[in-house]
Amino acid sequence: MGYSIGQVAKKTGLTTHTLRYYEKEGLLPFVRKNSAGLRIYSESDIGWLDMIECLKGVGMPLKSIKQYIDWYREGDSTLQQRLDMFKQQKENLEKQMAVLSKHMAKINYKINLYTEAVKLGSFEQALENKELQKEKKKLSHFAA
Amino acid sequence: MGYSIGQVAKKTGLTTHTLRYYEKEGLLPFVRKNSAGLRIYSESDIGWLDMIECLKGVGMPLKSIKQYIDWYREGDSTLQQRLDMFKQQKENLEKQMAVLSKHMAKINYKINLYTEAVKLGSFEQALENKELQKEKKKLSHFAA
DNA sequence: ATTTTAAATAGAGTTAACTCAAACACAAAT
DNA sequence: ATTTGTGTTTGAGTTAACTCTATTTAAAAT
Repeated sequence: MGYSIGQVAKKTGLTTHTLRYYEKEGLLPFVRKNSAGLRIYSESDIGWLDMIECLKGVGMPLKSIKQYIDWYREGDSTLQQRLDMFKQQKENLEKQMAVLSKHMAKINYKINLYTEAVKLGSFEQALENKELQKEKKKLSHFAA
Repeated sequence: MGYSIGQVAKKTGLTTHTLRYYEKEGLLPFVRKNSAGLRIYSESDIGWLDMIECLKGVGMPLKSIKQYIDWYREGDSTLQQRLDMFKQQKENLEKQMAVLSKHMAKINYKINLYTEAVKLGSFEQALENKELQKEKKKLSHFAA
């Protein structure tokens, strides 16, 4: 019952260093230690790590993640703050996804352009392709 | 004809410091200077900045972006490398977007959970909601 | 019984990407 | 004529998030 730090490292893809670092930064305040002082991670600790990965993945700095964990520890008096935080992150995430879609369009254009360029052996000649010119126009400004 | 560094800073949201830093790092090798030594940015330089933002946005480090710019400067002998790079970035981007979708599902669950918790004034009671429990099960493991 | 392996702590070092400071230049505005 | 604003360079400083080192400890394998 419970995982060693090495097992958690394998499970999560983090290093043992990083796991101890997160703990030092206050992101894992629930991890227990056995009589020998070894960390024993519970399923719930794994759950917290999953949440941390999620929040990190949407761009939250570790400090803000710690803030959330501190709110959680404070109990029901911080429910509204936590809800607001998640709503904010949802907004951020939506913006991020919209930005990535735009990036995808640009990259798709570049792939088409370079595919043509490789075929013709010339970047300049690929730029003369009418279809590609049309496609490029849909991407606002954007040279190079 | 041409923008000052301050104008470009406003246009792009970068600082003048960052613009000079990018140049120092080799990301903007085409920027000209006038007789007084002042940088004059062309439309094409703005285009490069737009591309840099795109590549940065999909997670490429500045060093790799410089690599791409160096390939561009080498001319048609590097067309294949550049095509491969964009294909790679497209793959990365697709993975990233899939990851963000998962994060979005988790955050949506949290918003529902905390909305209920705020309504009831209790996190523990919100956890007892059957609908939320069903929703949570769809998110693989994931506690906290 | 000894060697290996996995863990612990404290604290130093690294990397990427800025960010700022100091000292100087020059053109436009008062 | 001088102040203001915007630019220049070099080089140092900052921040976040690790990442590593040294030393020590305890359990597991031979």
